[in-house]
Amino acid sequence: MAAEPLTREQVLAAAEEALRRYGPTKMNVVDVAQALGVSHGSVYRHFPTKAALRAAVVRKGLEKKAAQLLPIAEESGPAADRLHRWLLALIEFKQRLAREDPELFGAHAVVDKDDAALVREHVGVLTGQIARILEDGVDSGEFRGSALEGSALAIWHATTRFHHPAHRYEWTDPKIGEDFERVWTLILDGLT
Amino acid sequence: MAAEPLTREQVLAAAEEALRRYGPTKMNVVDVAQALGVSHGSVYRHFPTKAALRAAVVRKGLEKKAAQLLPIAEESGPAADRLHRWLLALIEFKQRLAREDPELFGAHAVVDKDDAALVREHVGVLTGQIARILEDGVDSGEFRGSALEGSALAIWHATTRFHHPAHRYEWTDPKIGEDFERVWTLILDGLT
DNA sequence: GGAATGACAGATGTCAATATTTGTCAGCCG
DNA sequence: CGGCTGACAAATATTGACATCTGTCATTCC
Repeated sequence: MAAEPLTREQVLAAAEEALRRYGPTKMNVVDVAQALGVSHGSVYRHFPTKAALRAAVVRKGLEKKAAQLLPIAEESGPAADRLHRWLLALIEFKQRLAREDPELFGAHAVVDKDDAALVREHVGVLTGQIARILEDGVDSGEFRGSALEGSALAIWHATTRFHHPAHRYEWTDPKIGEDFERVWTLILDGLT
Repeated sequence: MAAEPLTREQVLAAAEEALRRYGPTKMNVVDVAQALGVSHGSVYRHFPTKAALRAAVVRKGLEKKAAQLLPIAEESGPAADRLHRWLLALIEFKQRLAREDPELFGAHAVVDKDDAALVREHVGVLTGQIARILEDGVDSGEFRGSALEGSALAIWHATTRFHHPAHRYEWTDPKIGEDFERVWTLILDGLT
């Protein structure tokens, strides 16, 4: 054919679509290939396994999320307010995905379970952003200056209930926002 | 028969044993009845459904846990230290159960999912104990005195990762203790 | 008459046969 | 050649016939 060769990006996009439509269990690589007008063998030219393909889609989503959050981490202005908004944005992102693309979110949950390296990396990126805000806060005298890296991780874990997929069923509880604000208050008191 | 009639307590004990042995999915009421030398119809004299029986066993376990923790909440002495020990005891209890009686712990997880009322009640009892420690801390001037009830809940939620069944697979991570201590530091800083 | 039984219908679970899907690779095609 | 195909074996999922379990209740027992 004179047509361009299949690219990794195309496969990724088709896989994302399939994942969104059918979810992590029903999505299969023959369908993905079909959507691209290609045999499934070709998909394996770009990704070694189905799990790798799924993980790549999820990784893309995580990177997108980190990119959305980064501006807040890099803003100037009161660190406390930024951290608050950053956490809210994080939670909003996850909870929106869970609500609007439950199948795709299911894929996130699956990868979360069996690709520890990817989640470690992602947690590293996000706690890095938290740490950045904390540093600013310490520099400006807003926060006390103890254990920056450790605090970032502590904040991450203390808010687990609000962003970890395992708790998605609790997110429909109308009190969830209130609960978060309580934890936020606790965290803020710990920082200032 | 001249023998004593079957008691609720006996059924509960047999059910606990069955649950421990076979887990929440394989345990069945015919076996429970058989262990008691009784027909399964008799079990239904004491519990309306299998789910209710399972929930009753779990409730008993939760009450036992709350009872074990209560002394720490009621001690006198430095509140910060007591709260720390209380949380460690809570976590230790859950993690030990998960390790040593995984089937029974599985029953806890199941009930957690579909008996919201029971977990609400249990969370209420435990946050009550936290609140008690907090009050002591405020009275002694150890803690600042803002929003006692709310703080108790906030502490509960901030430590979710360390006591919620959904996270049991993370408990084998050797860093889990370190992670908890980081969150504890954050909480403590927020209180003092 | 209060407690227990056991036969029963409907729900739920099991398991083995069957079908789909994954991942490989020798060969085709432009 | 580089990129793609499609036939294939092995792994995984689905189905449906069958077995077990749940929950009820008319009846029996002491």
